[in-house]
Amino acid sequence: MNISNIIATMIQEMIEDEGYTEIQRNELAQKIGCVPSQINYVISSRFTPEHGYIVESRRGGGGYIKITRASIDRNSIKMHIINSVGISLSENICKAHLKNLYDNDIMDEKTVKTFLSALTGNAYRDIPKEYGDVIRASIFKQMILNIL
Amino acid sequence: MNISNIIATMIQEMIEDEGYTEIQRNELAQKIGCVPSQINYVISSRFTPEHGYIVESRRGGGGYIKITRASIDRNSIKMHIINSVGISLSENICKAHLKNLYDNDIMDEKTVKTFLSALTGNAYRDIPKEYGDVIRASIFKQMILNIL
DNA sequence: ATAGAAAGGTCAAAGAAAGTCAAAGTCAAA
DNA sequence: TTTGACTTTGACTTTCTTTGACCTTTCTAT
Repeated sequence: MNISNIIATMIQEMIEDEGYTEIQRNELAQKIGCVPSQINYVISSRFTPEHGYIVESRRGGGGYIKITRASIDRNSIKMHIINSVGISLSENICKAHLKNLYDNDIMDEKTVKTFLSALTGNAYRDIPKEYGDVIRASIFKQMILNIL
Repeated sequence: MNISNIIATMIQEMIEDEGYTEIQRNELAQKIGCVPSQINYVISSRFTPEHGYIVESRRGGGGYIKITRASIDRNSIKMHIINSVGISLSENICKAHLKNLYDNDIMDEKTVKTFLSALTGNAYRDIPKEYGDVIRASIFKQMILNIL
């Protein structure tokens, strides 16, 4: 068993109670006996949106990292979509996903409009395409997770 | 919990009643057990116009700091926000805008969550900050226009 | 008018967390 | 036995907070 797995298990246990946990990165690292940045590694490798988690944090005095499990009850469709989107997502593929969701009555018209506002348009054309598609993928997944 | 958060909470509670509060800086600092200038720090980091507050003060004998929650009319605040967002928008300023909209009953909780999903999180941290903040500004404005 | 007292204001340095990144290590599969 | 994915580590960065020395404005008593 490597340290990262141990950390991940600990965090999972902490989340169990309330569906979320707030940790002090340095404190936890010290307790476990690893460098603080390993906590980041564990979070970014195991508590991603793909895994169904939302992570928020704050630096400075009284800083913290908050990890929340997104409630799964609603459907695995979400996860399915998220997993089918890779690291990059073009505007057209994105629209295709949304059309699909709409056609299958998974997403209403207003929500589609919301998604389109955030995921298409000039915003993405003003920056290099390789960044645009990457950030679109990321935002799309985040939105699916939080809103759908 | 750090001291600044505690101070901020206290001030918020004081404002709750009448929509404003008038404090004596030194007295409050003494009561809390911090240096007076920390009150200024809290005010300038958490009670800014962006957060929806107006701050007035007076020096000298009988001096005071008055903090008022501003409730401005819906449409102009929308336009004001769009106009005040330039070509670039950091995550924190963005959150402040959303909090402001929420506090003024212009945006409901679900919509705030929608905006947050699209405008914060790792999506923006995976690309260079100069692009992230630019695209955030762009998407934010688009969403305000189309959704709000 | 004026001096001193009584506020509040500013700023920069030091401190406290968390974030990033790349180099080095591990280990199993091909 | 080489490769590639995953892990471990630590130096450096960024963000937010705390503190204190010094500044400016306003009031009040003379």
